[in-house]
Amino acid sequence: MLSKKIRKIISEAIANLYGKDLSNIEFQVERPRVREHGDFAVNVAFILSKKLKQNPRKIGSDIVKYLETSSYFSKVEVAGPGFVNLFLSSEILHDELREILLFGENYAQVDIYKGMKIQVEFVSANPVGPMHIGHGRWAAYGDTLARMLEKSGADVTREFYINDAGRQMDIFAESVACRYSELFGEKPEFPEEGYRGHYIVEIAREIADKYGDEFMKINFEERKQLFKDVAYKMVLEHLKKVLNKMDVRFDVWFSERTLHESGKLEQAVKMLEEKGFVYRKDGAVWFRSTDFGDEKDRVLIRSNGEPTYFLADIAYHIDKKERGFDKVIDIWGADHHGYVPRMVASMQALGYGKEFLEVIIGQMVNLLSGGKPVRMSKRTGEMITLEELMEEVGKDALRFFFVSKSTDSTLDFDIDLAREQSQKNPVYYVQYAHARICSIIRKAEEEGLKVNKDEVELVKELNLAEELDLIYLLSLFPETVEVCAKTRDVHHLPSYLIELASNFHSFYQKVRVIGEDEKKSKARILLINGVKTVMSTGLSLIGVSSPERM
RNA sequence: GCGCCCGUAGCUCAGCAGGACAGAGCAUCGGACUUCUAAUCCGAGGGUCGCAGGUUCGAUUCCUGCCGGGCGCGCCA
Repeated sequence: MLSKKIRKIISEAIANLYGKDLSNIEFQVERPRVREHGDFAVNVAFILSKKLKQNPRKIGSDIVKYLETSSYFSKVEVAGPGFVNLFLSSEILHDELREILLFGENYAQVDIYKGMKIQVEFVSANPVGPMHIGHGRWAAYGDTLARMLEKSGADVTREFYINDAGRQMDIFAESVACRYSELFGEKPEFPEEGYRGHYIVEIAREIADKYGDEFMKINFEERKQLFKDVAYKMVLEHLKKVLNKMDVRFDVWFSERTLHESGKLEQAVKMLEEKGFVYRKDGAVWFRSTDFGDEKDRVLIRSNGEPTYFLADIAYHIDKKERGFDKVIDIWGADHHGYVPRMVASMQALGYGKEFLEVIIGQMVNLLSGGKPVRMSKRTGEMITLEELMEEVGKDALRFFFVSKSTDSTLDFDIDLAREQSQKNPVYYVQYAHARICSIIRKAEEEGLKVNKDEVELVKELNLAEELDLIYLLSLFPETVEVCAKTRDVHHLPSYLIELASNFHSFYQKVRVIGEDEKKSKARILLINGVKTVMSTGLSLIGVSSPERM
């Protein structure tokens, strides 16, 4: 990674100029906002000026003097109040392009999480109905984060927690049983809290199509019980189908029910009790989460003997720990953020390190239609499903859109705008750049212009500013991925890809790849191959395809 | 009332572990296709970075307070 190499060079310079004990001070190697300020800018003079009690400008120029002879840079200058601006030499950029061509899709493979077993749990939608747009955001985000963690060396498990126990499930089964009965002329009373969405009727009809009136032979109560399984499995299959269409695949589908059935809940209580954080009050069993900063203690087992969702969740996380993950990342919607302190408290009570559980809270998605909010309610059933949306705008546009914004911001999704803009979506801009490159390469091959493996040295022919700028931008790819993985702010990658596409389109306009000069042509083919590699690797990280033609 | 998130160009959003004149896409206006895909490019207009203080050589970025918006404060999940 270029910035790391530069960091090393600067540290060496400091060691030589000011002594070894100063060589490990913290400083920034950043990409300047303005092109004229170089490829990289270093703020080390400001940091040193405090320690050395010297003018930063003076320190800067001393460092510049030291670096001037380095073959890494074509120009080094001190600027402004004391920034050291570095301009990369073309040799270094040529080396970088060679590296890209050599490593291909592994160019951005970094090792910051090497050897780490990380679990990412996301979506985890209740299997009582179709997924909505909010789920889509977490599906896209979670899967992309997982891909980036993998690129960073981690061994990642994608997991979906199925809330197949508890009252929601009962209500759901009863709702379906009612609709099913109605299809055969019976009119049981529809439950007060039942799900009224049309999809319930569809599930009932699906069951009727598949099994006929078979379930009418048993009484309503038995029917209800049975549907907890039959209807639930249908929904689950449906969820999997939609997620598959989004290219989101889970390694583990974890059933909450299995925790209840295997006695894991009781075990969890016992474990917390042994640590001394459990007490009884008002007939209920409590966890003293206030010991860990929660605002109030929480119930584990209700006075009626029923466990809370919270207890099941603790048991679930104990199971995660026992499966040997070094880190588990839970992705939750903002409507659950109040739940974080108690969950974190339970992990601390159990003595799991602070690093073990990380909860990422993502803000909500507002669905708009023509600028006006659309309610998303399972109860009334008035909503646009994720599947419908994907059919409208396509998987690529959908995924790109979802991961392009910070998870800290609520996302306004205007369905009409999405329809209207789907052709102008930035994703096509990026994909078009890729398709264009493929087209040039095809054309070159038609004309018999092929670059052999031993001709990689021709990258030396690349000396135009447009060419070198493009390589410079390519060199920023690995650290972009690293930043995304580290900060969990995945949206930096789409921004980067748009910038790369923009630079390429601009390059395309100014510089002809296939031309008179064979060496230059070959060199440029190498260059655009580099762009193609980075672009398709980047797109694949967000689960978007790289079309060869458009 | 308390807690979390947000408030940047007409719209949707980047930038924020402090850094040098604030960016992109869309929209608007004006140019560029007999040449590797015009789903493209080049140019123009457009911003008191919610408001007020503070810390700093330097604040859109950090701190405090206020204003505005979203979400949450169950022996629900």
